[in-house]
Amino acid sequence: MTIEQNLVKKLRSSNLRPTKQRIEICKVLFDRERTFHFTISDLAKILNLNSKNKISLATIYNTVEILKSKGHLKEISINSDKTFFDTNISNHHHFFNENTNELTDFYDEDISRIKIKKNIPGKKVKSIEVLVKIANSN
Amino acid sequence: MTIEQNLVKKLRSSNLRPTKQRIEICKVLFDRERTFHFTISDLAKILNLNSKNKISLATIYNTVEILKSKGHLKEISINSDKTFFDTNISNHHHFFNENTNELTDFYDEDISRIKIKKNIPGKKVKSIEVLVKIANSN
DNA sequence: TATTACTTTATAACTATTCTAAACTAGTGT
DNA sequence: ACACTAGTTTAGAATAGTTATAAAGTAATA
Ligand SMILES: [Mn+2]
Ligand SMILES: [Mn+2]
Ligand SMILES: [Zn+2]
Ligand SMILES: [Zn+2]
Repeated sequence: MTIEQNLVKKLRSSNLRPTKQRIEICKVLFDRERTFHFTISDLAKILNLNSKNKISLATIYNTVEILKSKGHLKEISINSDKTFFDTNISNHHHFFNENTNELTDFYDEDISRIKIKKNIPGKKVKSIEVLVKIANSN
Repeated sequence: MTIEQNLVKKLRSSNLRPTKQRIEICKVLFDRERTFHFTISDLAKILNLNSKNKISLATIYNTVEILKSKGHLKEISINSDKTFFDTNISNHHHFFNENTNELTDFYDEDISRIKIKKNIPGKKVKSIEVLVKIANSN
């Protein structure tokens, strides 16, 4: 099955019509080896380079929002200026490079087991995520 | 020493003139038992209730920003809509209540020791913070 | 092909935040 | 007390990210 067929399947399975704009966007998001962390402006920049016929900013916002709502993207808040999105929708941890503003994933196997000792009666834990801020050593 | 004298000292030690606006704001921020987590609109609301002579929104933004730059406040990103600030400037962890949007602190003693096993050559770790999202059990 | 629901788009609206520049005030020296 | 200066406050304008609107276009379905 081609990449494109896969993306069409992904869209259809979420009741989204596989329009050419959505396929373009999904190629950028999901046709890659590693997790992709991006802001809307990152994504718009990439799309406007690669694609011949430009996709409107409104569509980019719409599509990212709908992909998030269907569970294909996750929103990450690191920084108050711009929202990050993540193609890795699992519960996981991040390095944030303060020099480059880049996010990198790491997983439970890369960190000691986390156990919260504090009691929170009447509440349930939805997620536990670690943010490690890093910077160049030099 | 009165609360007010303390705040004046705090401001002066950061080369900030203890104006009546700043003292009003600092009372709200620092004259309390526990850590205060707030957004600018939270703070503005509180100030406009308590204070007879209103403080302009520009001054509230200015003051929070300058207190942050002097190391008396810390900025926290949880949510892309609004920036949170924290009177607890130490490296620490948070519960975020998804029902109420409230932040609560917890500390190293409330969590198992965190050890990052992943190598990040050429980088130094600036902070390691855990965010636990919680919600009502019901 | 006709019908309908969904999608894209340009653009307006909205909201949090920052900037501007004029009026005001606190500190300092006389 | 008065004058001077640097720092502060303020209203309002500007900016930037994001969301809403509504008209034109397109995909699915019969
Ligand atoms: Mn900020
Ligand atoms: Mn959002
Ligand atoms: Zn990630
Ligand atoms: Zn805190």
